[in-house]
Amino acid sequence: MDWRDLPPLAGLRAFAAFADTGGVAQAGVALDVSHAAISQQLRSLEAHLGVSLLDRAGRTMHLTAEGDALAHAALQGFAQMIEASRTITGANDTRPLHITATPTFAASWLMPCLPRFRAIAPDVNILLNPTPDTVTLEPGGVDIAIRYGTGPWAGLDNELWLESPMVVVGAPELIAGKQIDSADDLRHLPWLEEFGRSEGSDWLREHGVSEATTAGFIQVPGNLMLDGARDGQGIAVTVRAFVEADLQSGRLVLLAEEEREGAGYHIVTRPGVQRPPLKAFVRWLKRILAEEGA
Amino acid sequence: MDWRDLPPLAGLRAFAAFADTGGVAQAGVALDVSHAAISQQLRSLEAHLGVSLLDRAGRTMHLTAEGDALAHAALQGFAQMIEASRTITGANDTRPLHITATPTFAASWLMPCLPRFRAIAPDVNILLNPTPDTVTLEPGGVDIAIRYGTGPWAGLDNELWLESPMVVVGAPELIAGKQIDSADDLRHLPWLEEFGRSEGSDWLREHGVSEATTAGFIQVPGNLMLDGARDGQGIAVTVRAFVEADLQSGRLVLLAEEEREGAGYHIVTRPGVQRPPLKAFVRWLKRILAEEGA
DNA sequence: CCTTTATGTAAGTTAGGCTAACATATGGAT
DNA sequence: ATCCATATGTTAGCCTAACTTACATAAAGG
Repeated sequence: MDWRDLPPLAGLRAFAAFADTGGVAQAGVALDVSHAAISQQLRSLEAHLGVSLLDRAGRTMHLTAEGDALAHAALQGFAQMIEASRTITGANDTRPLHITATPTFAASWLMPCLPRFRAIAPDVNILLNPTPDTVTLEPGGVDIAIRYGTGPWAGLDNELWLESPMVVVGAPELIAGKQIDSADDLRHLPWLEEFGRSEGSDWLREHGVSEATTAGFIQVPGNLMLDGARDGQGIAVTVRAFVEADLQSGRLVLLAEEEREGAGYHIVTRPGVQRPPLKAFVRWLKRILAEEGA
Repeated sequence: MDWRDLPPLAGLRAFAAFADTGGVAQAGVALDVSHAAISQQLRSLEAHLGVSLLDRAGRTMHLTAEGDALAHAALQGFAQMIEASRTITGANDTRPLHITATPTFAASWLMPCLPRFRAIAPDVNILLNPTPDTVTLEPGGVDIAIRYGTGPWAGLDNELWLESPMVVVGAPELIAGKQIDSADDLRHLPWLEEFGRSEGSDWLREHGVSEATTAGFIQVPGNLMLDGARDGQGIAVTVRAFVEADLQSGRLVLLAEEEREGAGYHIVTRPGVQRPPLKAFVRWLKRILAEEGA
């Protein structure tokens, strides 16, 4: 593209505004500048191009044939740019805030806490997508994912939000009378695992125990896994933060803990400045955590 | 059109140049600014829009999905403006200079004098259109008309070039022995008139003589009318400037003269700045007249 | 003929856009 | 692992493009 043939853009904009509105003063209003600025820009543009764009016979100016041709092109061009800007900024984007997280997190923490967010942001509609899948974040799609891991994720921004190790827990009555010294001692017990996830079987494998030799895996929806663990239906691997109260009350027993640098729940978003509902939600996530830590 | 949604144009241009060229430094070369200017404009545009347009992972930057959408719109918009500018400025317009005048003027004055213009402007091609019609002037069509009259003509610029009255003339031998006191005395004589024009019949009508009662009208091509008048083949109405020498030498006799304010040959052009070959021709017309007046 | 409206002009102000100089990070070659 | 080339980023300062203000000019309506 030969940019040298592009006229001065301030002049083109003034000219297009004049063509759009029909008058020098009205163009000034449209662009929020004085009519004198418009007048000067029009003269300057004509001088630059060496072409008469305007017919100045009479009190009001009109476009010449060349002026009409240029105005048409400029107006179309600017309209395209305005529309594209509106689309990418989501200036009129009223889509619900699209949040994704694992079902366990959604059930254990997010759903119970959402009313507190809605109390401060009643106009924000939310689309909560509990899924064990690692969902990609795309414009017009998912706005934010709350993911467990160590990050980072390619092409995304992430910020450690809730640092918490993974733990292996079981109900006291499930392990009563049993000597638990190693992972191998746990393979005779039933295991609960979130449907679609593999933290439990991953942990066993990492500790030398084949899934095939355990007493059995019961895969359940995320919202039922911790309730099942509390009821003594099986051993579970989960984020310590969700069972901290259970551990302290003795309702669950800590069997193992995996501490890794940076492991925890991350706020994962696409790069760049965020539309207002997303900004509000991220601010709330951070604040609510600070309040609960106090 | 809501101009408030149009991003800063310098930023949009830098961004479009980046998208077009693939790099910050190349965009600087394309716009003839430093890479630093591009970098700053890109940052500023993203801040203004509150959207990430660029993926900065790695050494070279790439467009995000939103950036690609905006770049597409911006590039199309600027391309339209560039193309329209090229069209109206005739930036690559090598059309011959299109001149129109009556055949009488063309034959009597313009053709004999053109070599003097070509001597000073050898690169200018000329399209000379001798026509008795009043031709409209349009972009891409006729550049200049040399017209007799008092002007002005609607929607056109005109400048009085050669002020000269209309005169009625005849050869001495044509009117020898005849008493010429009024127009009526001329109706027994033959009349020469330029094909497609009506100065002769107009003049007679204006002086109460019906065309039907004259001895006859001979319509000839413009280049032959004055030669015919000199040969005594008929009475002619013409611009005095063309027969001044004949009148002084006695080859033609002045029978009547119509003096009107501003009557003469006018340089008639379309409004606005003129492309260079036209400018050169207009300057030459004025200069040659000044030289001949001296 | 007077008043209103639309655009034009000139002088002065200001901030946007740029340059220059240097910094930082990435990636390839050794 | 280190060095060098390449690509982009940042900061301070300069300058002129773009604007404002104030007034001028011309056209058109009453």
